[in-house]
Amino acid sequence: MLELAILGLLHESPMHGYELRKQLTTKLGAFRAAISYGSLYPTLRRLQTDGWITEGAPPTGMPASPDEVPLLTGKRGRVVYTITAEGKERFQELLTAAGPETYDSEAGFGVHFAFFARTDPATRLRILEGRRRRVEERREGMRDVLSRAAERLDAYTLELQRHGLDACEREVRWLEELIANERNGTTPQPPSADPERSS
Amino acid sequence: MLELAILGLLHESPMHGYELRKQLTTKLGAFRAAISYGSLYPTLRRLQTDGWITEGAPPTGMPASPDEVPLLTGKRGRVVYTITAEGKERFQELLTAAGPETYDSEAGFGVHFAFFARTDPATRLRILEGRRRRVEERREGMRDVLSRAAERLDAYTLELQRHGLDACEREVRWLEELIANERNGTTPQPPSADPERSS
DNA sequence: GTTGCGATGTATCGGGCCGATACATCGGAT
DNA sequence: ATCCGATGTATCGGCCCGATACATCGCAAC
Repeated sequence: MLELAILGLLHESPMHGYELRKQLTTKLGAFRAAISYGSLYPTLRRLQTDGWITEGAPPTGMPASPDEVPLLTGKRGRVVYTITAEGKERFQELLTAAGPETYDSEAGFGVHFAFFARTDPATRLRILEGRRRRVEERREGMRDVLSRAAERLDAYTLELQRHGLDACEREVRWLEELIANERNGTTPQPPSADPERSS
Repeated sequence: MLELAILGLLHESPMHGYELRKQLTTKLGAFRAAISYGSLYPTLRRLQTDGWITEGAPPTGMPASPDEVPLLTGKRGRVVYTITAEGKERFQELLTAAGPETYDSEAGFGVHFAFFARTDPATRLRILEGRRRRVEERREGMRDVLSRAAERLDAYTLELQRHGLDACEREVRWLEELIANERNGTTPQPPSADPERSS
């Protein structure tokens, strides 16, 4: 999960940990809150021993003059991570793997979705449909609770179920739209074809 | 988190692990997916060593005849957990504690909210407002991403942000309503003055 | 110039929770 | 009697988090 996200970001450009965390937080902020260093650094280490990434800038110049380091990416103490060729392969592999863990957790789905632009259409469709199925299951569960046990529960629990149900219905509709677009060959294209777009 | 949820459920009636899990899943299903046994049983053990719960039925009869056990709650092999007096105190303590971890995670908030009926009004308000602040922060972050970097991101990432933003705005509105109700002294009252109770 | 200090940045540690897995028991079908 | 799936308890390895500890840098006060 974190592995996929990190490889995806380093695929775009080399980065040090702090910057990585910042980008992760904004790019994936829609589904998960923030990435902790307590998971980031160990994962970076693991990726390194697995050979998917390396410390240090890529072979793009980099004269290695210890006191003439670039201002933004190589200061003393900073560790810049760069993806390797194997890492890029691994990234593609993870992108298309997309097992059940992809649909189950918000975070897993969010990460995969964030890299949809680099995922092949068949996999995109598979993930969207898998996700839809899970959310539909959750939705049905809540509907049952609301219809069958409405009188046993206190008003707060009831309201919680109602809110959750609403969120699920909304997500299903969102997914339906995305799936329809995928089937049309229309990529995502949300900004246009939208009735209201005042400013 | 799990501790609070378990104590809350056992506060209503003694249960064995399987049943506990089922109830947890339905009651908290709105915010978190399901509880794993891999976290349930260790937590039960911990609660036991801490003295908040005990194995075995409460002192309600229970003649301890080994082959005349009740049908639904004491079969051989089953372990029924019962909350202790100290456990009830602990439950109240956790209910009112409600630190930042309550607002930050979906799960944490969901659990606390699920027991709002047994939470005092001041704490309810504090939790709702804390949660609102967090969601607003997330919302602002996504707004920034959408307005400032709209052209740098691919359509999928953009769509993800848009969906996340929408969800945040919705949750804030929901929280506003709940807060207003709390301030009015109106409890939750979502079913809109439901005076009838037909079956 | 050196001393103090907040911001930047790297790293670890303990613990909670999860998914997978392994058993033990029960009830019913053959 | 015996097999087998449903019920139910329990553990293990691993991911991820929050808290915490350090180093270093820029800068301001003296």
